[in-house]
Amino acid sequence: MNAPRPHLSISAVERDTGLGKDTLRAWERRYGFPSPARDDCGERLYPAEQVDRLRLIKRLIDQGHRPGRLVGVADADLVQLAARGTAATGTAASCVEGCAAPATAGLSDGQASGLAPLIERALTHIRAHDLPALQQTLNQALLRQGVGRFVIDTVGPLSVAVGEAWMRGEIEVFEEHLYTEQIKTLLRQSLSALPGMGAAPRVLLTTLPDELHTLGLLMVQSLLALEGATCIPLGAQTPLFDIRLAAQAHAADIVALSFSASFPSRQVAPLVSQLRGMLPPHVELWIGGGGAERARAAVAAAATGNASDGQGIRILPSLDSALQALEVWRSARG
Amino acid sequence: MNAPRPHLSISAVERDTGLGKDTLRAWERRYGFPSPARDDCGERLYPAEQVDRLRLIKRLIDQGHRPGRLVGVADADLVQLAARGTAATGTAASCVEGCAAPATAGLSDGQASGLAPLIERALTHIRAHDLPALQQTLNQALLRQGVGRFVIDTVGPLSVAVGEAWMRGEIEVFEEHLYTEQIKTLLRQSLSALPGMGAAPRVLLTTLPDELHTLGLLMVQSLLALEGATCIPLGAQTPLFDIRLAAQAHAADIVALSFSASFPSRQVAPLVSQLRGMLPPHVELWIGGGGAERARAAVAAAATGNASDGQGIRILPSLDSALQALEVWRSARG
DNA sequence: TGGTTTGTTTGTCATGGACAAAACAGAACG
DNA sequence: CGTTCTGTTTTGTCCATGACAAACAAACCA
Repeated sequence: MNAPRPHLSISAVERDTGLGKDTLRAWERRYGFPSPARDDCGERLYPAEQVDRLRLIKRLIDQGHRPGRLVGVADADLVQLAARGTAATGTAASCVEGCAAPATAGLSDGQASGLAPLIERALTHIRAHDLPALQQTLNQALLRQGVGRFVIDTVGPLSVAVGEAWMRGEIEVFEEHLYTEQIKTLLRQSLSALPGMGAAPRVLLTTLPDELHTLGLLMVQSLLALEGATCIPLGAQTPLFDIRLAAQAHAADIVALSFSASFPSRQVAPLVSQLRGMLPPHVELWIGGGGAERARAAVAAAATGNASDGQGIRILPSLDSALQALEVWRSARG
Repeated sequence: MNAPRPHLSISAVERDTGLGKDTLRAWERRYGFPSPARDDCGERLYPAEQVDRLRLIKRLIDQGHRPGRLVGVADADLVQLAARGTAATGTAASCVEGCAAPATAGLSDGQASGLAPLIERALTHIRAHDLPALQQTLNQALLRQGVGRFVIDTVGPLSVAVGEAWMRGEIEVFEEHLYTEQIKTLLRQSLSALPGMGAAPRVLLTTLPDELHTLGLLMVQSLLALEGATCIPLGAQTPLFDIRLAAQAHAADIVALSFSASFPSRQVAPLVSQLRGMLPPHVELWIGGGGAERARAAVAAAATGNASDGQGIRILPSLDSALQALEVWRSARG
């Protein structure tokens, strides 16, 4: 008994897909897709299936594909492409590390059933909407592995697996949402049990405006707090200028940002550079998340600008690397 | 030593103010404000002060003022206007209840120092960036008052007070962020300590795409969970269609949505109506938050459509009313 | 093989016109 | 005096088209 899925206006599609109005109109003009119907006033009405397709395409673009190549592809092939993982075409390979979460590197193949049994089990519970079972499974894993390993070996890969399952159409958005909420709750919970406050680097964690995903941030916070660092979480969407103010006010040693793969790619490097310029030189800038690699250009810019290498910007391609960075920081200072 | 605050592009302004590109251009055309400079390519560059003004104006509009009246007003008067609170002009009064948080009604004047001492103290700590003190104050209040009263009497009014202080320029965005994070942590923490699961209504909590504020949702969740209700939190930004799926999958009795004052007003009623139409009739729809009043039109529409009163849509103008709604629901059923 | 140059692709911005829904103001009416 | 009903203004959003710079791919040369 499927509801008849009504058509969407252009602004609704913008919300649901993350593709701007201008982009949607440009694609229509150039590629002939999407090809929305029109209402009485001549305004676009996008059929639901086209919106689904747009969502999928958006996700593929975030992985390094390009629109021109995708619009012509048949739906089936598109799904298959999505299942395969990150695009391997040309230079886009630079994005690979950024998209895959840390520990996944060990698992050669994301979609074969070679996943860790724990992750398999969690996925099953998610699909079955069995909240209690999911909670129990995760809680058990947390207790068995400890926070550190749990974050690195379980949460990371599981999040990737969920994302990939979504791409394959095996998991609905709301299931992903629910999973995310559960993990957040769990991490916050164990976080609040930590001794808290005190030691060495004071880390300010946040995302820039337009970036809503804070799960990665929370994972890093868990790891750092576990090592005794003092974390100051600002939540999502802190304007650049306020980050500078906050860093000053809280005497932060490090500002940690997270960029997801869906963050507008073009803006990453400029924004990071700008922020770098605004912060006091002794404050380090750590960049993580699926879109972190895109900040490479900013590192280069900062390097030339300061006549020194990678001056104060550090890209964290994995969760492990956050811990390494922490070690480095500590050994470099008192 | 203020940094020279660079100019912003139109998309940056859109992000920072919440005003759409089209709107920004339309205002410029019609009112002559903002009046951005242009770069070499003819693209708009907004000076920082104009962006500040835009932010303020946006907030005033969310409170019921109208752009045409505001653009001409001097900056000082604007701030004064902001400090005074909600617009009292004409019919806009209907918005009053929606913007003010529950318990504030008792406090006749938000800006006079007539605030509860507890709230005064918390505000002081926020302004001083004294995280430990803030945590301690809040924790103490939580323990003394219990979750229920803490949420209704402290968190609600305090959040309003923080918002108003921001309007008066007494509090920075990042301070508001930090405060919000702290409260969220606290609530989640006490939430995780609740027996959990089980009793009567199964409530699905989320916001629609474009609505990021989940604090209100968390407050309601705390209250409902305290009364034994089963809460299923989906976090923010669940697409309409997925809400329907989730409601089915989790056999929800109630779907609770939250709209902040900054949610695009025009969309509230249509969206709520649409969702109402998609959900099974026996599932109730509860609407809360600063922008909830705007859903009144949807209630009316649902009423005429169903030839029955307020069919299945309930607007919660305050936190208390959530508890009342719960009672009503329970006494109406088994 | 590695670096540079030359087309292409692609997102975003600008202009100017249009329109419908909402907000308002004022008249008419009970 | 308060309410309901109009006509008018305000306001956000949409449309079409054109333009351009940055990112990319591919051909090219050393």
